[in-house]
Amino acid sequence: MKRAKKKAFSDFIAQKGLKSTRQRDIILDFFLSSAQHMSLEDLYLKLRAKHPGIGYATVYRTLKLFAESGIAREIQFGDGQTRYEHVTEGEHHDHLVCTRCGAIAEFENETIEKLQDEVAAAYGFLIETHKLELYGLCAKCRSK
Amino acid sequence: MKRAKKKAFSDFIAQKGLKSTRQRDIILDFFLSSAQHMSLEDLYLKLRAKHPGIGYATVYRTLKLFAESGIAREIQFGDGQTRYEHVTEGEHHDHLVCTRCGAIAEFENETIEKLQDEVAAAYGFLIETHKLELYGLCAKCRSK
DNA sequence: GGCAAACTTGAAAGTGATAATCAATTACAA
DNA sequence: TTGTAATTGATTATCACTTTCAAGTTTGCC
Repeated sequence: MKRAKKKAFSDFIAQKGLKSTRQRDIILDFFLSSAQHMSLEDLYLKLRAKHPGIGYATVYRTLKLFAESGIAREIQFGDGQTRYEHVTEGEHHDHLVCTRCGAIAEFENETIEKLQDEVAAAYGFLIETHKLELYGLCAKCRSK
Repeated sequence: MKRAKKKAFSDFIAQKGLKSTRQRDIILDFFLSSAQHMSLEDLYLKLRAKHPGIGYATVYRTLKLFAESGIAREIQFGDGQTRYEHVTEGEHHDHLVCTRCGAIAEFENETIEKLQDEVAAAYGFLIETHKLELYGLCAKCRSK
């Protein structure tokens, strides 16, 4: 899992004529072992605790590279923060976002995806990506 | 339609203890007869052509009021611009967004909505709103 | 109509997150 | 080792809002 992503990223780096650096290695390691849906700010602050020398701009640029290489995806939940999600090949999921506590759960539903394809077909539309988010109260917040 | 929304907005204004002004009337008229999914920038520039005296901040604040009153809704398609959609009571639709030309089409699908409810129920989640967008190429852009 | 209080307006300044700049540093092929 | 192209980190710029504030309007009340 982690191995595969490290390989995917180093392949990307090589193929683009970019370089392997200490900072990129550190940020990649950190990203791969961190939680889903961390924002740039989150990641930078936590990373800085262990590696004070790494600058904000470097983290920013490196996360963009992760997204470009396909091992991460940028997502927005409308709170003004770009978050980074781990991407596993061939897998797609959507989100349940708690508007009270901010918790994010993931789900997959093949039937919905199929219906989306039908809608697109009806419009002669070719889907590249989609975004489905359900906003509301999670079980914990509801019970309070 | 337009009548109903004007009434809805003036009721909102009255109920909130706000005032009826020339600017709000102009912006409301303009908004109600403009296209769906206009951004603040779009609306301001087009409006300014007819009414040079109206300031950006006023358009901004008034659109926020429209959203608060329920006659408009803010939506984001990931291009960094907040857009304003006309809201018709009891109606909900989702979007097809062309990544080439920016065209936006709307669709409704009750089966998808029902499946969303099922997903939410499985997680003990209470849906307040949802967001479903299909990104890709519209029929026109595909045929080129 | 005249007034005072409260709300609005428009211009300008402020914010917060993202993106670009640049001199100094580092990686890597030859 | 060396030349050169990429990278880094600090700083500055940008972008799209968002707020501030002095001057102008609206509205209820006499």
